[in-house]
Formats: sequence, structure tokens, C-alpha cells
Amino acid sequence: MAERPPGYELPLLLFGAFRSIVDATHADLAERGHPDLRPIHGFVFQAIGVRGTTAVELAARLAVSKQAAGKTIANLEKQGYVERTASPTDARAKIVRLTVRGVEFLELSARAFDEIQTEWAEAIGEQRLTELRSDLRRFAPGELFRLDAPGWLGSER
Amino acid sequence: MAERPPGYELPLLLFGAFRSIVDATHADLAERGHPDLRPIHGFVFQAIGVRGTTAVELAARLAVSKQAAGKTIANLEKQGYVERTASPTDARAKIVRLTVRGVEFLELSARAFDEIQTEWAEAIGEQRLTELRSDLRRFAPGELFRLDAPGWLGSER
DNA sequence: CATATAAGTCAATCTGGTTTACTATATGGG
DNA sequence: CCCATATAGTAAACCAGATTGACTTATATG
Repeated sequence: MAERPPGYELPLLLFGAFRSIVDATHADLAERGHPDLRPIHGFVFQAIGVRGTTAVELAARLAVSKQAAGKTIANLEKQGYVERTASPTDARAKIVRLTVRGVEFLELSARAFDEIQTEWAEAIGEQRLTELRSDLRRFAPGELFRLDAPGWLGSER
Repeated sequence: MAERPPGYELPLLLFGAFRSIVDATHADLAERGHPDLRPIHGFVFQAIGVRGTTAVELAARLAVSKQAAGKTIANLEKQGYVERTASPTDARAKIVRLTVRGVEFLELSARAFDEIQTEWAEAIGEQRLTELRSDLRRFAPGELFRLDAPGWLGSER
């Protein structure tokens, strides 16, 4: 354990790699008709999911207040990515669902992520990529889908 | 290349691992007398550096306006982490330097990062850790010290 | 049935950021 | 040498996204 690089390199590498994936994905999305959405929206859309959700549930997943979640939903509704309908079982609640455009965004993102993963596999080989994922799983928090990163990820517009 | 996990797992793993390092480091720093600083400050302190800097230079490194950099500096000054002195060569400029406390924060951070890296080495082995760093270097942007992440990383107080 | 709890919205406020405007100092070409 | 232009820093107004608190309406439970 003599000549190891300084420890601060590791987080910078992890963040840099994360960021390059996200930037590449959003560059792709911008070309394909979604230039308005920021990296943060990936988290929001994942939190909404194809099944839909409610404002309170979304707030919990994103770890923000329900008012903040409401504002986010209102913005996305204005941009045509989600729609709100009354809940059939609870007259207080409204179900937030992705529109066709919202689902398209999610699908394009998934495709872009897959493409990037393929590029990585070609660059370092299938074996090393598998090891990379396996090693990272040991250190990433158990609940991978912690979507409370928006507070870390910047502005919405 | 048949059964590869979905591509979106990769960014989540990278971000999750990054975040676990940062959280652990700041938990450690909080215990050691620096509970007020947020993850974003690691970037800011790195951008200031032990040599010191100016507001304009800092703004460029953080990719924010010089006014925003000025506010950040004023906050850190109020908290005793930096001090401003007149530049000996330019009467317009002020040199921002870390105080003893600021340097201490930087040193404690470095130590915490090193400790985490050691834990990782023990968990996956020196070999795999070396491969991990080497693979990530291929995908992280060339300029590792891109410190314009604060806009991604959340609030200052 | 009464009361406590939950979903959503509104309004006020806070925090960081930007833009615009300004002062003071540097710098470089006539 | 001097003036035009550029640069360092600050200040004020504004903006975007978040929070807290108050409120309405509906659900759930004793």
C-alpha cells in the first residue's frame, strides 16, 4: 500500500465519470427534441416512474417538501411532460402521470445510457466493466434509487 | 454482451459511490469541529487552494459570476475559514487565503479521503482498486479538477 | 359522529445565484 | 505622457427553487 494516489482523486474520478455520462446523455436528448430538460429531471422522471405517483409520494422520494414537489410538477405539466388526474380512490389526491412525451424522454434516456455502457464495454472490456459495477455496488448505498439528489444537482430551468 | 444490466445502473452506482465518500468525509469533519460546512465547500476550498486566489479567479474556477464568488468568500470569511488581504502587486485586487482553520479543514478532508481509500483497498484489494481508478480515468473528463460542480451540489448554508 | 390525520395549494420568506451598474486601478497604443 | 479600454471588486435589484406555516378539503379511526 505504498504508492497509492491521494485519496481525493477517487471522489473526483467517480463524480467526473458520472458527470460525463449525464452530459453525454443530455446532449443526446437535446438533439432528439428534449433540449429543455436538465440533468435533475432524470431523477424527477425516475421518481415519477411509468406508473405515476402523487405529489406527497414524489416529495418523499426526492426528499423535498410537498410544496416543492408541487411546484416541480406544475412546471413539468406546463412543459407537457406530465399530467394530473383525479385519483379514483381518494378525492384529495391527484395522480401525476408521464405523458407520451414524458415516457419518450424516459425511453430515450434509457437508450442513451445503454449506448454509453456499450461504449465503456468496448473501451475496457466486458470483464473489467463487470468488475467495475461489482466493486461500485459494494460502496454505493444499498438503496440505489435514492432520488434525493436533486438538491445536489442544480436548477430546474 | 448478452446479459448486461440496464445502462442506467452505471451512473447511479457512480453517483452513489461518490456520495457515500462525500457523506462519510463530512460526517468525519463534523465530528472534528467542522459541522457547518457542506459538501460543496470541499470544492470551494480546493478552488481556493493553499496558495490563495482572487475573487475573479475563484469565480472562473467555480464557473459562477464574480459576484457569486464574492458572496461565497464573504460567508467563509464570516465563518473564519478565509481572510482577505490587499494584493501587493495590484491595488484593485484582494488575495483570498485560507486561515489556519481553513487549512485544517483541507487537511482533515485529505486525511478522511485517504482513510476511505484504504478501506476500499481492504475491501476489494489493491489490484482491483488500481484497475478501478485506471478505468475511471478513461471516462472522467481530462481536467479532473473541474470545480464547477457547486452549481450541482446544493446550498451553502 | 367527532376528531385526528393526510393531500394539496397559497403566501411569505430564505438562500444562492444572475444581471446591471458603478468605482477604482491597470495597461497599452498614440 | 495620456487617454481609451479593460479588469477587480462591490452594490442593488431581481430571479428561481426551496422551506415554513396556514388553510381547505377529504379520509380514517376512536
